[in-house]
Amino acid sequence: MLDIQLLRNDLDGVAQRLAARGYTLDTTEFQRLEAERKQLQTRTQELQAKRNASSKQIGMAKAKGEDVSAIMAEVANLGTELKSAESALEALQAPLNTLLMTIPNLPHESVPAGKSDTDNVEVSRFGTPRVFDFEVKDHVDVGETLKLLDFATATKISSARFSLMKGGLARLHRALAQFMLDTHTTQHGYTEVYVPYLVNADSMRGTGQFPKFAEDQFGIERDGLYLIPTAEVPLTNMVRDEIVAQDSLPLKFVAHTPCFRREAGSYGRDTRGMIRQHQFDKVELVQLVEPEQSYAALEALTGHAEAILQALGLPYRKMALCGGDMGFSAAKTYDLEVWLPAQNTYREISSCSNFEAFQTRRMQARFRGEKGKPELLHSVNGSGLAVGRTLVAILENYQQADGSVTIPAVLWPYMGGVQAL
RNA sequence: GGAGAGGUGGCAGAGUGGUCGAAUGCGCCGGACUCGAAAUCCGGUAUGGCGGUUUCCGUCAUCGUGGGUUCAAAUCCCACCCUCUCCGCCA
Repeated sequence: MLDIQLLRNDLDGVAQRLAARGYTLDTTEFQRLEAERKQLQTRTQELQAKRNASSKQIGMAKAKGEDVSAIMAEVANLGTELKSAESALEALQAPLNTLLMTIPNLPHESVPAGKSDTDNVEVSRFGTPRVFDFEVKDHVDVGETLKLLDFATATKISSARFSLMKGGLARLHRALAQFMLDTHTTQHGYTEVYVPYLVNADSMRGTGQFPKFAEDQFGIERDGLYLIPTAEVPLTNMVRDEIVAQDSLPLKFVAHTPCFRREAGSYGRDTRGMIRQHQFDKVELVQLVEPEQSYAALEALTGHAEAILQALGLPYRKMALCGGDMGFSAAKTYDLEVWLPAQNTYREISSCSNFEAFQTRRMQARFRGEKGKPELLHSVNGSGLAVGRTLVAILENYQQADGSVTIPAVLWPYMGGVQAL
């Protein structure tokens, strides 16, 4: 959510910056709603003040045993007038709020211009894609040949876009998550957190999934709970409605969770394999920092995700997303894209973003600084990494001519010494 | 799932219709005393919105959440949520 003051004071400037990410702000509608709101709110509050004063008088008069019928008569009509003013204000505030909640974040000045992923800018590159002297298989063929990956059974048990892993592959999947968690907690200073996988609507609103992306979420209607699409939701909402002490900052949390997404609107995309699933595991990094620190934190956090790819020896590139390709809540995003030989291309494996105060304003997540007044925190997060896609990358990049897959050395301790599948 | 108790400021805790955004204590901030500190004393100390003559003033809202009754609700009524205790069940 943007600062409504900013919209009031510099509407055209905001509209211009939003245009950079391909969003057209209806300034006329906003101004109309705002003008009406101001008029209605002033009117309502005047009536409330009048009522409060009269009620107070009645109270004082009664205490002294005086006759109150004169004042009572005076306030008699106030009630209906006030009620209609209040309901009119409420009726107006709903669309204004919805509008406000559905306006995306302003892109940072360093964000490249552009409309789609083809306009993203490569920032850096690590590793060299391996040259194969045999025909590479994709991860589905690698895994199914080894009899360790079974989509047919997953579909029977559940439905499409679910997967089932067995034996060494299931263990490798677990090993990857363990390795990531250990690295972030021991090397990068994150606190490991175990979180609920079902969260309430307030939490979904806090991080920006609601109201705009409600149809992308799995929900349990009768309980009003929703499956998390990422651990970002529970981790960031830890500070919702909190005022944290400045000396506790920065807060750095890491969690390994399953993530659930409907993938609405992605019909036909990545239907084969584990790339796009309704359920996948992810290790998520979240930082809550002072505003001046958030861009440094974004750089650091992206580096923490890169460290995993480097340790696993997976070639990747770091992309600065252009305005048109960024997510709704982000002010700036780096995507890390891992090399997938079977697709002969780089695919997203981590997305690291600075949200500035966009999420924390919705959540009222603040800290008390030198000014004495509570100030909004900035939130930064990123995948460190998507476990399923990391597994895909290992199966494809480390496949051998005989159909086996060698395992990167850093994972051996987590594999009980097993060095190949 | 059954029975009971309860949700009030940073924390503890009073308040059962009227100058109550809310006593008191703790904590925190400032000051006095002191060579300094402790103790003591004095003062201050919620958040959000709106308006303005914008280091301040005015006003509105907020006592778990949402409705209702009333001129007036922390207080009364209804629904829901949550916490605690006991019983049952359970990984």
